[in-house]
Amino acid sequence: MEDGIETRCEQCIIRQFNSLRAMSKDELKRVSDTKITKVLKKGESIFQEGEKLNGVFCVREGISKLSKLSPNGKDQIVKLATKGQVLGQRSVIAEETANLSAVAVNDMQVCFIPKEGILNTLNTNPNFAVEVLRHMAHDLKEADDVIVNMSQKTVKQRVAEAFLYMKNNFGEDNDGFLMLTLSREDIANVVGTATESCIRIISEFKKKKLIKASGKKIAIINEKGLHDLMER
Amino acid sequence: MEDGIETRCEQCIIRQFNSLRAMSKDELKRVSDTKITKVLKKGESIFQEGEKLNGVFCVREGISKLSKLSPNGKDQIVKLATKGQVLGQRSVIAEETANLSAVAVNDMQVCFIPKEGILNTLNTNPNFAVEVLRHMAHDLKEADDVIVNMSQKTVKQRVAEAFLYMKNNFGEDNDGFLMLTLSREDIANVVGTATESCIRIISEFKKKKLIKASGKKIAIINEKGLHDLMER
DNA sequence: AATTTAAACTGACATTTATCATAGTTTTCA
DNA sequence: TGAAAACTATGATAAATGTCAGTTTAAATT
Repeated sequence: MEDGIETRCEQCIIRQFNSLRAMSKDELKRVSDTKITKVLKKGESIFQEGEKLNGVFCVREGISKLSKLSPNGKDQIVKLATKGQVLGQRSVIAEETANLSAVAVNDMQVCFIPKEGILNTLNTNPNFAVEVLRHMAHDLKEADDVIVNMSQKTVKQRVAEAFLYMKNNFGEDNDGFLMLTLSREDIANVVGTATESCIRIISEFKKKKLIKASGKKIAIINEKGLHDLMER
Repeated sequence: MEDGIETRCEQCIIRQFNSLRAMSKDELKRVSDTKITKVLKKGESIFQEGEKLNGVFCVREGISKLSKLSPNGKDQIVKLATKGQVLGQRSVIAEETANLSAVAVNDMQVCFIPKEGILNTLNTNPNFAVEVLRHMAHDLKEADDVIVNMSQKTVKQRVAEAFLYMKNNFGEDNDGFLMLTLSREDIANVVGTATESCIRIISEFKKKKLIKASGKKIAIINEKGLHDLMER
């Protein structure tokens, strides 16, 4: 059982850094030997912005929101991380305090990997470093795209995009409902708008049969409609 | 003379990658030996989004805007790059086409560094890779911060911030005018708003004696005022 | 099950921002 | 230099979005 966890944790690292061949067996073992598994309840925080991180966190189960508090008191969700993704590597690599807070959106399991192992491998294994670099280059592209969306698209377009994003990245269950269930407030914080505005747009989408809702769960009925709306 | 240019080009690489010790003399020489210097007039493009890049560009003189066209036809300026900064490294590292377009804001000189040299050093010299990684981690943090600003601040706050950014990153001349002179349209595209809205806010700032203008040139008169406004 | 609490929703209204039209101003260049 | 083009500016108006107040619904707790 514990062995199963170990294996899955190694998988995290492998997948995230896309470096099956980049990290040697020894290095991989050394890293995953030192990890600690942690269980979090919905709403609990993994780390807070401004905090000094002693390692990275690998998501084994559940979903985490990465957000930053704006001076006006609102929380902007910058990213959602799911199984297999690593949190905090940017801060560890730059040797800076965390720029974002990580909070559990639902019940989670994460494993902790001390920074020494990561930094060590980084400095001695160029292939590993290049794989991490490639991964970060991809994140940077995504961030640039989000900047363009935030500044050039309407709230309605961004809400439509958020639902499509949720479908593509977290999937849907057998009944067609989105696997990822967020509160209206969280959706608003992803989109960068007021909760009420977000609710109004969701109501409008329901009226137009673009989506349907059953309690908190949301299903996309007309994907093409949402897509067209997103691109205007 | 040509030697002066060579030296300065090496400086670009050193500064950008912050890797004086990370790249050996040999590696550095090999990279800068292969470079080609290019002169661009204001408005000319270095590369376009979607283009495949065969190397990176190092800014020797002038300033470049990095922007992306949104589906609604507007250009969002994501970054401004000045002397010593490198363009296109994200695309080269990720081996993807360019995500942004790079256009000269004023007359420029750039030198071109073929990707082979970069990728080679990256794969063989872990210190260099880690320095590049650190640099990209920093860029990613900045991008996340821009996302929060774009979604949570008003246009007025963002215009104020843009002027402070221009002062801090490009400096001012002896008369206190910002060294970087942008058209109203470019400022609007940095801030992510309509040109008319941007002009109106600039007029308001002038009335409130936060800034003054002489033709296209702008000077910050009341920095604290702008700063307070930015943070609300 | 009843009570309490939190979340989702709706309406009215204020504010912000975009759009369109138009005029003045600067820059370009033939 | 003088005409054309591009840029800056301003008003009027429409559209988008935020805020406040209140209601309804769902969830949690005892």
